[in-house]
Amino acid sequence: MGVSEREAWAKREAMCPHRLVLEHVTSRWGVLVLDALLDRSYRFSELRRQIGRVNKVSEKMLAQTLQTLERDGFVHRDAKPVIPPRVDYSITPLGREAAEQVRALARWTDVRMDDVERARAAYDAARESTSL
Amino acid sequence: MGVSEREAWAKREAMCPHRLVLEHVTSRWGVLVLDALLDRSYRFSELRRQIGRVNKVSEKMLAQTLQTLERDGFVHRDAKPVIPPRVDYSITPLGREAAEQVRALARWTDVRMDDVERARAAYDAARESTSL
DNA sequence: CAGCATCCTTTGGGATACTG
DNA sequence: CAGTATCCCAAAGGATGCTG
Repeated sequence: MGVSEREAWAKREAMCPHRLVLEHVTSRWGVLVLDALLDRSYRFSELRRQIGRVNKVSEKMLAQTLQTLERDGFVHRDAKPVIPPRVDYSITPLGREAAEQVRALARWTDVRMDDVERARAAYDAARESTSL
Repeated sequence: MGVSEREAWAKREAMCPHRLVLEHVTSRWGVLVLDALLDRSYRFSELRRQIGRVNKVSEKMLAQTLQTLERDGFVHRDAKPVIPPRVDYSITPLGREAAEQVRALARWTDVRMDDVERARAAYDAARESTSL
């Protein structure tokens, strides 16, 4: 992660702590990790491939996301002392509560997508006519 | 907003459209705007002060957030043709559905904050002992 | 008052190379 | 395999100045 990164990140913890947790679970990769782990546990690379089927995630961001979620107590990390290394990630009971709400919100946006698209079309059309 | 900004933003619309909507409603300022408008409508500066009681938001970011949410059909903008200008922002029925879920998630993180703090303490303690 | 445009700093995040 | 460290670019976001 790097020392300067860790410092900057510690600084942000000062403000409104629960806002930060919200940002963790709704972050770009946090959403996808929680959603995947809601169904079953994954190994690191396996999880990366699973998520990558929709959105490519760099190894760095996946590691960072998993660490954040683990520290918050949403994800459990089980590193087996074998060669080659094997690490399994699973969701905790606390993480499950968060993941279910996030998934519900994600599903809602999917269901309401038509309404959103219509609203956008109306908005864009209105702007088009005034700017021309 | 600027032309280059608008282009970059249009580019991101290509991928997984509902993921983008999710990012809009869970964005740093989107959450706060929706939460505030859930209770009542606000004028621009009034909304800025209300949000600023917790987190300072720049005028630029507030305007940008409101535009995004308006375009998605979550927020209604009512600009009255008077001098000095007066613009009222309110939530739409669609926006209310989103806002309620976001607020529920925000409340959950608040309620579960103790568990998170404990998990963090345990995580940090474990790292402390191995690194020393 | 309610913005928009511009400049500038900070952060997010990808590519690459390296290690146990 | 499962990471860590480093470098670097792109995007987010704040400060300031200007306008109807």
